[in-house]
Amino acid sequence: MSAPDSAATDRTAAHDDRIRDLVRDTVGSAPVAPNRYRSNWAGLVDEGQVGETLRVAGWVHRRRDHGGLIFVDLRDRSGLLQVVFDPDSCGPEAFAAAERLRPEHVLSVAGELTGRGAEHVNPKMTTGTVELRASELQTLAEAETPAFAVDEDGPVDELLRLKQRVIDLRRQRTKDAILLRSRIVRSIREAMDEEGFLDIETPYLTRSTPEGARDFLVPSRLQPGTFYALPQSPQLFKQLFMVAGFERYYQVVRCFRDEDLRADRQPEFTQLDAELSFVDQDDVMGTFERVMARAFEAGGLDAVAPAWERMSYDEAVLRYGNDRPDRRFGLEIQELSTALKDTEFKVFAGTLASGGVVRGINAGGLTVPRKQLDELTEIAKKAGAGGLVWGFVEPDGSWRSPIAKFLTPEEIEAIKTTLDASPGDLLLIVADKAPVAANVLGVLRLELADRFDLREDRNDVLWIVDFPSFERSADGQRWDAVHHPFTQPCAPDGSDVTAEDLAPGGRFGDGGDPNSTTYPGPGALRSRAYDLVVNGWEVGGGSIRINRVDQQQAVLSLLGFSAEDAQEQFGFLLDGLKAGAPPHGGIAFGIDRLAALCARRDSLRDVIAFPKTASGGDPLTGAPAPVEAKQLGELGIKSTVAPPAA
RNA sequence: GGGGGCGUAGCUCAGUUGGUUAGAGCGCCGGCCUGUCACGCCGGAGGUCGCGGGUUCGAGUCCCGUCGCUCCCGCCA
Repeated sequence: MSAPDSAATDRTAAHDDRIRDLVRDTVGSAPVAPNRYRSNWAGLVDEGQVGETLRVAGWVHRRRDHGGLIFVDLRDRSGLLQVVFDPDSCGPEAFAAAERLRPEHVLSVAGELTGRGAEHVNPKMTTGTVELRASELQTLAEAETPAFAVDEDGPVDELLRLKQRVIDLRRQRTKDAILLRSRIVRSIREAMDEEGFLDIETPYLTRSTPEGARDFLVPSRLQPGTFYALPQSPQLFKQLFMVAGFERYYQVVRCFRDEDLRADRQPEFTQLDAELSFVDQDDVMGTFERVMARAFEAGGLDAVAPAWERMSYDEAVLRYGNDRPDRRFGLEIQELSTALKDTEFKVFAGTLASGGVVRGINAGGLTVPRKQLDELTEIAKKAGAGGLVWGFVEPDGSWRSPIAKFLTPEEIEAIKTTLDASPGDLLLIVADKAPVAANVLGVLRLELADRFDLREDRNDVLWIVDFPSFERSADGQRWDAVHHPFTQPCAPDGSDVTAEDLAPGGRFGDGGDPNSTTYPGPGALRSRAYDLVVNGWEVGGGSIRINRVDQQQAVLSLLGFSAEDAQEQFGFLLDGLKAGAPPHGGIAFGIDRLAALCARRDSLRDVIAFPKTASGGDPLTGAPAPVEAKQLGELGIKSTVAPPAA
């Protein structure tokens, strides 16, 4: 087990080095304007400047005191430079001051840049061929000993890292992730500017809209009893920009959702949000293939140049079990229903008779002991399956499986053929309703990839398209929008649908028969929506919007809004559409996720300067915190819960 | 709301079947050291074993509760 672990560690270290090299240029285009503190970036001096008198400023990264000679590695944003304090060149006063230096003290040093000589070169340091021979030292500030070492990237308790975020942000690995993020955002802004987008701001204090995630609410003082909501996205505002005629809008904008956190979910997160007019789906996707290719390049994420592959939602769910496939490993899901259509094995036959499916994956020659098979079965059950069928293909081609005796040799042969099974392969099979079988096998697929470290060391980028427009709500009583209610639906063949088609009794109106070609109901509608998936992460998504008010009203009606409710909650959008809206569409990308992908971090907290913990708190500031009764009074607010004891 | 993991020195961790005074590395403090770069050598300080309760002659270790962090499910148009 140690071999793959150390290989993964080596890959991580190599990638960290790569990022460090990439982000050095975040200062490169801005030379220091010489002043009393410094004349140069410490990490960017080179042999060409040997003999020059320079001044650098920064923090004491490390100090090596040899008694009569002191070495200080001085750190600024650009990197490290070794400074040598020798009484012969700096004099006794500066030398005494250098003896008092401690890690993280802040200093400004002047001296002559000298070559190190072959025997003293440090190849591990970017500036390892030179050093600054100090002639003058100013200690600008002293520092308390940090709670953990700035000069090491080793593990530190994350709560402590967040409480002492200033110290953590000085550490190479933490700092590089933030610098890489900045580099990515800069490349995006440059690309968006070149594509003709306008950066226009939208309000953070807005109104709450139903559906979607829970809103963060802000009580109004001037209008007691009413509340603003922080935006989950600027969706409707950017559509109004299109109505207004700005044609190409973008914003790097904070969005808010009051839901439980995950490693890949923060309550406030940043999106590249954009909208374009007079475009169709291909226009939007093409534009953002160019923009994202720039962002990936800036982030050091090697991906095949655009245009990226496209896959339908249905195909993704069938082959990978979800709509954000990770294709860096095999284990694709196969349909076995046809091969087993005449089986007499009750579990499979019963599932097929009730409209379910039998699907399986070939886990290949993985060595999975019985204990792990039991664990996989538990995982399958937790994901919704009634059970998990497993089978080993023996060297003679026969099948070893708890259900082998219930299947005919022909059926076993058909399964082996469909799953392309060879001796030694482990086959996993699930029989259930199609969505359940897809989900279970998708979960198992990812579990196997985690357990056996199956992912190839490459990046996989693809678009998912042809989403369904609507799906039954969890309680089965309503239709919910899969993307959002402003997404333009289309017929299964991609053609336009009218408001009449969506109305009760229309082709795609409520009450249709999914099996009918003339009256299939809302479930048959596709949407002009698209998601960008990278390495199994959804990093962006968007759609062509509805630009005609009758169609928008029909969709809202289908979703269960009365005309009055629709006007009350979305009147400003509907009125906007009445003002003459161009065909338009847009997209949004999660900047935090992009940065985490490029930096290869598992958690968004690593690419956010001041993130929240899993319980939504900020250990640095102590937010959220109780407020004075007076503040609540001014807002007309009374808490029903006592604040937690301090 | 539910399930799993973690919590011992400033940091990272070890701590056996419940048994004497709870250890290591790094860091910190003091001393020595003119070519180190994770400098080296010598010496020293530093502990509410997250918190509360219980079992026991005896608890870092076992039990119950609680807090915090973390991963996942639910949730996230």
